[in-house]
This record gives sequence, structure tokens and C-alpha cells, in this order.
Amino acid sequence: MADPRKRYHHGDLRAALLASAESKLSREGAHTLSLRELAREVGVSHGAPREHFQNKQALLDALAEAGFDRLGQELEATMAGDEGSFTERLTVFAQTYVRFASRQPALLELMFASLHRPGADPSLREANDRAFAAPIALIASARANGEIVDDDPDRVAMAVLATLQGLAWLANSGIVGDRPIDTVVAVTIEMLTRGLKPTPS
Amino acid sequence: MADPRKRYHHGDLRAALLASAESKLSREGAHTLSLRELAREVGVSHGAPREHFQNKQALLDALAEAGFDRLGQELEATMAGDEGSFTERLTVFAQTYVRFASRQPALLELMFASLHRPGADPSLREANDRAFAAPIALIASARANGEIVDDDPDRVAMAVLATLQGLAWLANSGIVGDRPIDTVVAVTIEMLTRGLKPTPS
DNA sequence: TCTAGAATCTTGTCAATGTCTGGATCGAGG
DNA sequence: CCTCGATCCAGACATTGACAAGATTCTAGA
Repeated sequence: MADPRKRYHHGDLRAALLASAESKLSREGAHTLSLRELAREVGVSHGAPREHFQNKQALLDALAEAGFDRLGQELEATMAGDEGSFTERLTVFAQTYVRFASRQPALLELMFASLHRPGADPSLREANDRAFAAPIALIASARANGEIVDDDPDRVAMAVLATLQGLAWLANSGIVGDRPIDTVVAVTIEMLTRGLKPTPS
Repeated sequence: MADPRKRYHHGDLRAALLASAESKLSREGAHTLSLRELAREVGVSHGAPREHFQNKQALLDALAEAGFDRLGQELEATMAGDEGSFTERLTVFAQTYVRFASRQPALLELMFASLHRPGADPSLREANDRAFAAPIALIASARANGEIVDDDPDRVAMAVLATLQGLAWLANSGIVGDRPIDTVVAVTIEMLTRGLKPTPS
């Protein structure tokens, strides 16, 4: 009974399955993930996972939600405090996000796939909102301060979001090559904010 | 024998499979695509597709390559000619691309999934290069003319590419809401190029 | 402490799928 | 006409996700 894999009751099968799934997810794609294989690796029968995840999709959703939680934690950690200009803080946000994206490409893909799937679990959208609370607050305050053009309320956020998502995609596409990704991110954000600033004219 | 589905030799099974696959792809995701189901729909036995596609992945690759070809054609069509400023022409490019992306989200996803898969068919990368020949030429000429900052050769292209990909993602994520996507694209590109122009000091 | 009842896990089963194999059928060139 | 390659069929196999019924363990209440 020292080895939980031998006991009839695993003890923490749900967490073990998620851990094993995430490990495999980071090594291979999401489509190679098999419930039965996960069960084997954890040392449990093929029917056991059903007690914790009704579906395969339910497991993937749980994986995605955990991903949003961790992303949110990292964003909160690096964006804590008020120091720095808007551009600097936005760069920190972008770099944190892109680092997360390039560290766990498959997870990020799974996260948004689950999020955008029709009929997705509402808790996923909530997790997404929680994760991006800090950067959204940053943009809102910058708009309030007049640091960026006061256009359509969401237009700026959307442009930033689009650029950011594009950078994350770029980091995973191999196009960046051997360039330091942080530099690419910083340059792009700098260019973007230059366009966001009110024209001095 | 009037009905090709009744003849022993289908006549154009490869094309029929691709057409059926693309139809299903646009209606549902890529993960619900089944070789056997495609074979049934075309009226052929489950082993027949193997004569034209060694793998399921091979079929998906062919689908992706066809997607790149069509995207390239659309880009070439809308970007033909030399009229307009750099910003205008870039906007046309972005709008064409994003329209394609929102018209066929699943296809675009499949295209890049196939492209970035390790050990992908080199012909896919070639198809990708062909598709983006026009916009790449546009950026190159703009750089040569001094219309945009002459920084790291590829840095500008990467920033544009990232933003564009982000816009495409945005269009498919439902975040845009009921805003006209073309307007969002135009505004973002305008903001970006404002940051790309040489600073008037 | 004893004992229902819930929670958890096992085993068996089913339909569906991707892939492989051997054989049948068709079509074009000699 | 006949052969040979291209094309398609029919059968088989392992794997997978899902479901159901039963075994085992845990827990809460008497």
C-alpha cells in the first residue's frame, strides 16, 4: 500500500490522470491522447477514468481549465506592481504570454480549442476571464489615463489581443528561427504602441 | 454507369474524396473526419481511399495544400496591380486573408496544423510560400522604397504576419462580436503602419 | 462497533476507426 | 485477344471511447 498504484482505490486518480495527460500533451499532440493509455500509465483499469471524467472531452476541458489557471498565475506574478510605462508593462505581459505559449504550445492550442468549442463549459470562459484580468485592467487604465488613443473602447484591446495571439502563433511556428523571442515581442509591442499613442502633431 | 458511384472504377475517387472531406470539414471540425465515412459518402468501400491516400494524414495534407493554393489565388486576385499606398494595399491583403479565415476556419486551422507538424511534407511549405508570395513582395518593396522603417529585414514582416494571424484568430474566436470584421482589420492595420512609418522626428 | 449506502475500481462488451492483406475487376497498350 | 498495372473490394486485426453490471473499499450514522 506504499505504492498507490497497487491499492484498489488509487487515492487521487483524477489528479494522476490529469498529470499524466499533461505530460503526454507536452510531448506529443492532443490528438494522440488516449484515455486507455492514460489509465494504463497510472496503473488502473480502462474503465476507471470514467468515474472522474464523463468524457474524453471532459478531461481535455479540465486540462484546459488548469492551463488557464496557471497562465493567470504567471501573468499576475510578472505584472504585479505599478512600475513602468504602459509600453513597458504591456511588453512584460506579452513576453510572459508568449513564453507560456512557446513552453506549452499544445496546451495553449487545447485551451483555445476547448474555449471556442460550441457548447463549451461556461467554467472555461470564466477561467479565461480570470486569467486575463491583469492585462485587461492594464489596458483599461491606460485608456483612462489617455496614454493610448481613446477610440472604440474595445478596439484597442482587440488590436493588442490580435497582435499578441499572432506573436504566440509566431513563436510556435518556427518562423522566428533563432531570434530571441523576447526581442521580437518587445519590438512588435513597441511598434504597436507607437501607433497607439495619440499623434503628437 | 451514368452514376459514377455504381461503376467499379469510380473514375475520380481522389477528387471526390477531397471534395467530400472539405465539405465535411467546413461543417464540422477536422477531428470528426473519418476515412470510412468519406468512403461511404462517395459510395466506395472502406479500403478504396488507401489507393489514393496512404494515410489519413496524407488526405489531410492534400486538403491543406489545396487550401493554400486557393488562398494564394484569392490573394493574388485582390492584390493584383500596383495602385494604392502601402497601407491601403496591406489592408487589402489583410482583409482578404481574414475573410478567407472566417469563411473556412477549420480549413485554415488544418492548413497550419499540417504545415507545422514535424516531418511535414515539403510540398506543404512550398504551397505556403507560393500562397504568400504577393504580400511578401509587397512588404519587400515597401521596405526598399523607405515607406516603412528599415530595421531587421524580417522583423517587419514578422510583426505584420503576427498581427495578421492574430486578426484571423480573432475573427474565428467570436470576440469580434457583431463588429464588421473588415473595419476591425482596417483599423488595426492602420494603427500598425502608423507605428511602422519612419518617425517624422 | 456494526452496517447500509455511496464512491471507486474492475471486467466484459459493443460499435467505430485506421491500417494491412489478398483477391477481384477494370482498362489500356502490345 | 491478352497481359499487366491501376483501381477497388472484402475480410481481418488492434485500438479506442463509451457503456453496463458487479466487486471492492470507504464513510457516515445507529
